[in-house]
Amino acid sequence: MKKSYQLSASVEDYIEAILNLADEAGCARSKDVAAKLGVARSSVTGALQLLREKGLADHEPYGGITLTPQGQAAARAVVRKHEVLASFFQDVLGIKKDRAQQAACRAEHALGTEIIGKLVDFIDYVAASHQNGWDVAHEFRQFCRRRPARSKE
Amino acid sequence: MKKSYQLSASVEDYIEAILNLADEAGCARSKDVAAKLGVARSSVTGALQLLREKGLADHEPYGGITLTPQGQAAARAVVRKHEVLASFFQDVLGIKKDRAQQAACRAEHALGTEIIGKLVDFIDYVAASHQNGWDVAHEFRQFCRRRPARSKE
DNA sequence: TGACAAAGTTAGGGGCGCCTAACTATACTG
DNA sequence: CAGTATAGTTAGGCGCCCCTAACTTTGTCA
Repeated sequence: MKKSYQLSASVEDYIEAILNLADEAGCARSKDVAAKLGVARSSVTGALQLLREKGLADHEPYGGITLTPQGQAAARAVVRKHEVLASFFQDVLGIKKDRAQQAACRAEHALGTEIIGKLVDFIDYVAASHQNGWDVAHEFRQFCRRRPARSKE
Repeated sequence: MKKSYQLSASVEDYIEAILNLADEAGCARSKDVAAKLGVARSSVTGALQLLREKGLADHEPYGGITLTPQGQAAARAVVRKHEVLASFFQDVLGIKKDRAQQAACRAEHALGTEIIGKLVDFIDYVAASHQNGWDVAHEFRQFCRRRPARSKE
């Protein structure tokens, strides 16, 4: 029986940053987490305390930060949401890359696995349509060109 | 020059509830806002104070709640986001109505007008595809049937 | 009209998440 | 090894948003 913890957006941000840093730099340092999230170093210290209490991350004072298996799983789920959303915004809706990334960051905490799963399917469907000679994304872009856009953040 | 205030999710929830109640019942009462949002009555009092400071709503103590023109505009923007998202989740992705509504509630605060505008376009495109004899939503459902679903919240 | 119920408010408190300032531990360099 | 820069922590505080409990105002009805 696995408890599906409801993680706060903040906690999700932290574990996502830690996972990304670990992938990029091999090891996540508190300082870099602070820089990546744009928060004070002391905020990271506080968050790490919480992450340890939740069993998501380990770190001894002045040591490196490591995600527990549970923390890794949670982090990968967040990263996956982020990637799926960014891909949908960019590849299907035609949003510019950096804006798609930003929007994905904000939205990734709000959507559950059902919607994300469906979005994966949808992205795959759009990709498959491309190979069948009927490119949905392309058609949509054509469609947009024929009508005034409302876009603007 | 119109300042695009960054409203907190909480403030958006309140003005959305007030607008909905005003549309449904003709007049928004504090008690009903509390019930709709599932918060204590005193929380509504506090929120109303904030809404007045922000120029979004008026209400004299023990009186009815009314949105200012600015508040109405903000509320309608939130409602629109909600409706667009719910429609996309339900009509395009095929999510069940109540789950689509829930997800829209959670996501509506995270997405800006650019993405919402594109979603409107996309929904329209899907509808138009239907009339052209190539129903994207239907095709997608077929596509899903041919592969295992990952859905589950 | 007087009493009671319902609606609204005030007062006080708590959690979360962030900040700055000051302190401590570690690392680097001459 | 001293001395300084850097990383990390602690302490204290603030804003937001919620709560409960108690109080005030309003509405209703015999």
